[in-house]
Amino acid sequence: MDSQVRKYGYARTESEDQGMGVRKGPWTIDEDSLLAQYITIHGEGHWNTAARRAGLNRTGKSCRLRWLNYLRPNVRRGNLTLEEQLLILQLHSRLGNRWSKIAQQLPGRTDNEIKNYWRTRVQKQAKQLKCDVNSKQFRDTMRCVWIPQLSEKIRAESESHMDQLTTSPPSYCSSQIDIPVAASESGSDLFDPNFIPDISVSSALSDALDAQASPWSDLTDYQNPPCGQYYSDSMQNGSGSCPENDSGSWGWGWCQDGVDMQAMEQEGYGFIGGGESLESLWNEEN
DNA sequence: AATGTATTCAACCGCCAAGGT
DNA sequence: CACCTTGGCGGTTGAATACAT
Repeated sequence: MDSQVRKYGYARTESEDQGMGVRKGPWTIDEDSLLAQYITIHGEGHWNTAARRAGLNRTGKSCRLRWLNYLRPNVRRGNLTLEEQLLILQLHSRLGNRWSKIAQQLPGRTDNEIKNYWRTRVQKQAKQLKCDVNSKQFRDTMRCVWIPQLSEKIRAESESHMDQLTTSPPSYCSSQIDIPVAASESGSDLFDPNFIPDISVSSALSDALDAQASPWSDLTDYQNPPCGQYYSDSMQNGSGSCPENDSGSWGWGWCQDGVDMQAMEQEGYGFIGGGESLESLWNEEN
């Protein structure tokens, strides 16, 4: 009995025991092996056929899901990096719950994983803040505060590493992080130069936010090295300003005219600065 | 140590679109 | 044109695990 079966406490469904229907529930190591062997030889696709010919008493859908989310080579497991989290926030602000599209920009990550992240982490934040995750209030905060602050955190971390490594550039800038080249090479509109965010911020807002204490300032337990290249490239190409620009916080480029941040605060946007709740968004696993 | 509660994430479900007959 | 099969996607569930009391 493998660990997965143990985890869920059962090895087969009632219907299977009765000799009818297909297996459901957790996959066994043997099933994984059968499916992986079959796909290695015959390739992906034709999932119903694969299920039958591999000797799996599973639906094609189940086989496909198991392959894509778990067995497929290059599936990245483990915690999402800060960069990945930032990218998810950015992409979600543009694409909404189109998890597969978002996942395409995060090599090795599955739509299921990203969806789970959003539901367990981001929606939790919204819930704690007592606002709907789809509300304008929450989206404004995401775009005008959280995303810029997270990117600033990444930038600051990058600079910190650069200071420490004076003899050569940090290796993570070119190799340790998977650069989602698909966004730029596939003609994706990920960073559409014509994209105009539906919210914006005034210069007064920028001043007000610049005056805020950074919620990251006392955070030192970063474990995920940053990589400014992708963000720099994509931002220069698109909607935001560059992380290296004069303002030092490219994310503000997403927020131009129109949002009265003081009014936001007065109207219950008291969480715009982030605070402990926001920190927990990306610090629980970092 | 025991119990209750919250969180995580693998897997399933239902719907839809595309393609074939 | 209608029907069927298949693949893909987003939403939801539920067991295991982590954490709090």
